Amino acid sequence: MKKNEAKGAEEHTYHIDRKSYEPAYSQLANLLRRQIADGVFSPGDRLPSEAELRERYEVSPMTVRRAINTLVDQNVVSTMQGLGTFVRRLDLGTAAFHLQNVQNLLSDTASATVNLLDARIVSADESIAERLGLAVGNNTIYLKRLLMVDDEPAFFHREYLVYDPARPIVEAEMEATSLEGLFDIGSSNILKRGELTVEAAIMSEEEAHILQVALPAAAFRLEHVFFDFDERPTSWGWFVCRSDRLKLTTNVGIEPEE
Amino acid sequence: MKKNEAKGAEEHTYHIDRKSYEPAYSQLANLLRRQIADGVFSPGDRLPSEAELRERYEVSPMTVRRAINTLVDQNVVSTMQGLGTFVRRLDLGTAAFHLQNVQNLLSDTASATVNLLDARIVSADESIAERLGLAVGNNTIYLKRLLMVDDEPAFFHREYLVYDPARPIVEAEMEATSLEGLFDIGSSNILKRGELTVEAAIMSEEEAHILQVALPAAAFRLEHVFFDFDERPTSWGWFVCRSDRLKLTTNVGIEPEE
DNA sequence: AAGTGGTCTAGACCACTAT
DNA sequence: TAGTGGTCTAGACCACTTT
Repeated sequence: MKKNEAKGAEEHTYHIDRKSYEPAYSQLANLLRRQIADGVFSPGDRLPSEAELRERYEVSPMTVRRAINTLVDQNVVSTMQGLGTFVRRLDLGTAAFHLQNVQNLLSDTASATVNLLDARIVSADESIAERLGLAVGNNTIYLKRLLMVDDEPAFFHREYLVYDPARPIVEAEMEATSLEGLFDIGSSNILKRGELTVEAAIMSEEEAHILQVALPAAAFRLEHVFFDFDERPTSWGWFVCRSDRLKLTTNVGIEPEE
Repeated sequence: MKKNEAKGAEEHTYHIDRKSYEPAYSQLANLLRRQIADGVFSPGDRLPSEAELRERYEVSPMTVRRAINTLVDQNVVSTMQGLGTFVRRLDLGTAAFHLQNVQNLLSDTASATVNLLDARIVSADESIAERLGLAVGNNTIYLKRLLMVDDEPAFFHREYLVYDPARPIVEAEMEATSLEGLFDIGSSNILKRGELTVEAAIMSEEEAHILQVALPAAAFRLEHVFFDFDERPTSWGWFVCRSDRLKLTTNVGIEPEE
């Protein structure tokens, strides 16, 4: 059985190197994860107790605990007080899709540029007023941007900003014609938090035209509302992404190395 | 200025209650996050040093460190060795969408049921063979499931499983007609990890018919490949979700409480 | 009662950054 | 040199679970 071969062959390679630059807690976490990946411990199995691990690898209690906590954070094991630490089964529910991946993807292609297509004052209609907590007819700043990757349109962005002389102006927002500015939204330091939703949508005729795709076309729609430190909505907008230019990917379960 | 009012009024409410059931490190993390939310510390500001916090709140170094690490994990602050701990600015790149939210959503509606629409042996075509690491013509188990919520179709699932007498059979997979079975995929304990991708797509005619929506319709497509502990692909499949029944939501930035 | 994980202490030493 | 975060120790005490 392949599993047992691996178990026997590599049993003596699980150790902590105190001369390494990698911290002991990290080495221990990786070591345990590798043992699980190798089948030494299977889903449902109990790991050695913290006292055993402390003795076997000659580290202090806090170091063992930190290693275990790392594995808990990675959904590799779960702990039950009074019972022990157990290897988790594969579970789709632990999956998470990180926007950072998208950002890295775009940053890697050095050819990503942002064009400001439109910027003007518009009067809030009902939906804008509702999202931004304004009265209908109040002024807002409307921005429309197009992000190009490799000279091809990838996604575009619409945004409505509160326009109120009594509030600090979000000038940095209007100058956000760089990729960094689009993601590092709060460069003005007045925004506290945001609410995000992603949905699948059919592109409108205008969207398809700007992004140069044929209808009907599917798109990701990432909507955002940002709030300032007084909890007032300050920005409402959404990204529309060509589905052929964007895939969200992630892994779940036991990865060989982190 | 509203910010300063809050700052003055609540300054004396930031303290740690040693009689509380909430651990000190957690209280300290929440306390600091609340101060940031209240504007006591703004994005870019340096937090008090760990030595100061240790003295001010009368806790040990490890307790301070754990509180700080908690905030680092929550993307609230970032640390720089030799410099200090700084409040992070709002950053879209820190956002993550968790499938757990979807699972909870479906679990809450007690009326979610899974119907097995089809289950049979099919011969692997080129794309199936490639994904499952098989030769064209090898046998696979084909499953088709429909998940209903409130007596309405919400999404459906296709899956191809390796069918090989030499491998442990994934019997649990075939019996997965419960919601739990769909998400807690590895109930047979033979699956180690999975690769997931989400994309926006246009429904096929068959998909639209099964899910009872009019064409053209947008849909989330969640594709998965699962590997066993010998790193062999074992399951390839995908979920197709009605976009009006599924939205991925998340928050980013400084939340008032965790 | 024995064994488990969970919290916390009061330091030590190190690596890094600034002046 | 002084101050910062990063790691690690060697225990203590507690809460919980099983025998």
